[in-house]
Amino acid sequence: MSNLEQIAKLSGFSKATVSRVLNQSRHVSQPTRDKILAIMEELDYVPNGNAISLSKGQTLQIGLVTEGINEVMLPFLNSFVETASQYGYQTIIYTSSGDPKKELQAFEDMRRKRVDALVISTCVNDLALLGSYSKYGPIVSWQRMENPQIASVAMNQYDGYTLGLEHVIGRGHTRIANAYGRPSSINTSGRMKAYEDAARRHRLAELPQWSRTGIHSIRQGEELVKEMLAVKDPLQRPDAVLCANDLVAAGIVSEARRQQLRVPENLAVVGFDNTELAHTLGITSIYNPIADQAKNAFHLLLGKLGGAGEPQQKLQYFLVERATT
Amino acid sequence: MSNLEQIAKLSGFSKATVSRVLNQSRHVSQPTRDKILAIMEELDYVPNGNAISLSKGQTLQIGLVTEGINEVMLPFLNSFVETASQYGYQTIIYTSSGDPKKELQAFEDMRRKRVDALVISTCVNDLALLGSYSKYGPIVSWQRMENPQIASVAMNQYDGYTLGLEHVIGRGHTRIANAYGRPSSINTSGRMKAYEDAARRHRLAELPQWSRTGIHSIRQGEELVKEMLAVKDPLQRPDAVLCANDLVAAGIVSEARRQQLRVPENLAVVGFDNTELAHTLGITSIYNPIADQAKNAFHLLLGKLGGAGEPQQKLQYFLVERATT
DNA sequence: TCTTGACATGTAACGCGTTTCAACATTTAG
DNA sequence: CTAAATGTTGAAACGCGTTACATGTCAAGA
Repeated sequence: MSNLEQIAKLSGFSKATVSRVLNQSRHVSQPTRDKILAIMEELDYVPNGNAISLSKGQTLQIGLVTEGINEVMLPFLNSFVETASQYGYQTIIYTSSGDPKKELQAFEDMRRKRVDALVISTCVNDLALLGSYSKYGPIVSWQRMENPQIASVAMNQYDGYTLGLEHVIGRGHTRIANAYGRPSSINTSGRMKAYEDAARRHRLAELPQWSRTGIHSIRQGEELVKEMLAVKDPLQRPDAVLCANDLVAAGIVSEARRQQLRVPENLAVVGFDNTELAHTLGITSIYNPIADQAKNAFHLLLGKLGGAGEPQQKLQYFLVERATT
Repeated sequence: MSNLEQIAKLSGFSKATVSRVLNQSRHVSQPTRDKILAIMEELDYVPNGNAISLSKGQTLQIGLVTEGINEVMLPFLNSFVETASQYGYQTIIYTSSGDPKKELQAFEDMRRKRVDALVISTCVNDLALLGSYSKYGPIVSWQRMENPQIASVAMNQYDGYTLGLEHVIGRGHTRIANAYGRPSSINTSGRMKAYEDAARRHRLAELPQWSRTGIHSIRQGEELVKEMLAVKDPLQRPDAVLCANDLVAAGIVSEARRQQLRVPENLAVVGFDNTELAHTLGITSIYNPIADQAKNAFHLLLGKLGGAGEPQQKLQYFLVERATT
């Protein structure tokens, strides 16, 4: 492996000049540049990325922290990786599997200068703890959070959820079940607030037993249907359900079909995120511009890293109506 | 930011000794160790990851190269990230979007010592080119490939595909369509071989027009159904289809349902990979132990990196029968 | 012709751990 | 009690670019 010093020696110039060639500095004459480039070529030289990271004090790497990658995150992940790479940044995946200690490793990696910044998708540690790491580098969260040290690109869930609620209410449904996600998240509290307000506005039946939190998987959706059917009196069952994400909706819809529960006549189902899954299964879903949020997340970080990111795009929800409502 | 030298100065010991403490070397007396640790704590010191990478000549990072992350890759990705992190390795995602130049960046990053090794999921560059990078570090491919410099953890697709073929043939289907994936891949040629052999064995009708390559998405599955239905004579249509993956199967099944084509009576559908999607939609699928392949991929790399990885697990396919056959 | 500024290039320190080799101290075996 | 073995610690070089500052050169403006 050749290194910069050898290039310098062989070319007869100093390390500084060789470095200038590498960094496209204009303060190098054309003949010098040509000669140095020729020698680099000859020796099959490439600069050592670690040395660059060490001396520049930046790694051009961004950590993406999640509990685990699922279908809903896919557009976020792909869009983030893609956008970052356009600006020369690589993405490192940190999955915690829900273990705060493993998640902490990601934070520590920023402290140790292994990543320049962090994007948090799900956070299982105390938010204050997360916030305390912001002195080591910029952090952006996909979830909305009130911690002022951590910017968020999540959208106001209140609006999106209201969209779905008004839709099913407009269809005449009155017994609405809510399958919320992570109980502690602000996303969830925004959705809860939306439901409370809508319930008040439209004088909906009270069905506290059908508001659940912590529902995010296909299986949990299936379970929910089984629970509904366990209630004998159909009037005690919900006639519509809004889901934390399309996965849950998919579970509900397919279980309902298996159990001969008619959708949407007996149970309207609204998913969230409008993933390809929702399209495939014909599930009405609230489109959440996830890929654009990922772009925003990156540009936000880039801005804090001193780069010239593009300004944030204004994003908004809309409802995609399909066969389940 | 404090550094190792400051710790050395303050503690009265040399950098070497401090380094020994960091690396758990036993050649440090307990009092010395305690004193140094105390000072580290006091100064809130953590070693700089870049400096470590530079001097050790390894980054503890592995690049995962794909065209883009999709549902089928999810178990591979999650399992790989998880396994790698157990051994202290981080995973960096490189998505090429099918652009060989972007993919090349990943290879170059290994040359530049930014990653210690590479796992290739899809490769859009010439395999010989990929092989030429193996001098810079170990490469393992998820796809089976004959290049001897690149190990593969893919399973023999011939066996898996035969499993599916025998299943539908046993159900009385004779006009079998094949929706193959990437045309140039060895996976595909293995599957093709499996079909040819099965067709010969069972004297199946010849339906060359229903063998397609390059089919991997939900939409393409939907398209395929439309094409089938465009043929007026039902006997000219296939009565069974084996799919490159569950996404394609999902597209076929949902489009067939929309078009009133009865599954499995008029069209049996077999997916591949047995993802959660197949479970949800009740699609018969061939289980491909993807998560275990990812584990094998990591252990293979770790072995080549000089670590003590676990030995490869022997893996095998089996068919999960559901409602589409 | 002299000054000023733009440009080309070099010197040396810096970013920060790791590691080899040597030196010295302390046991332990003989 | 000595020689050999074991343990503790340090000096200095190494891994590899980057960059602030200094120096030298040459052309344009005064």
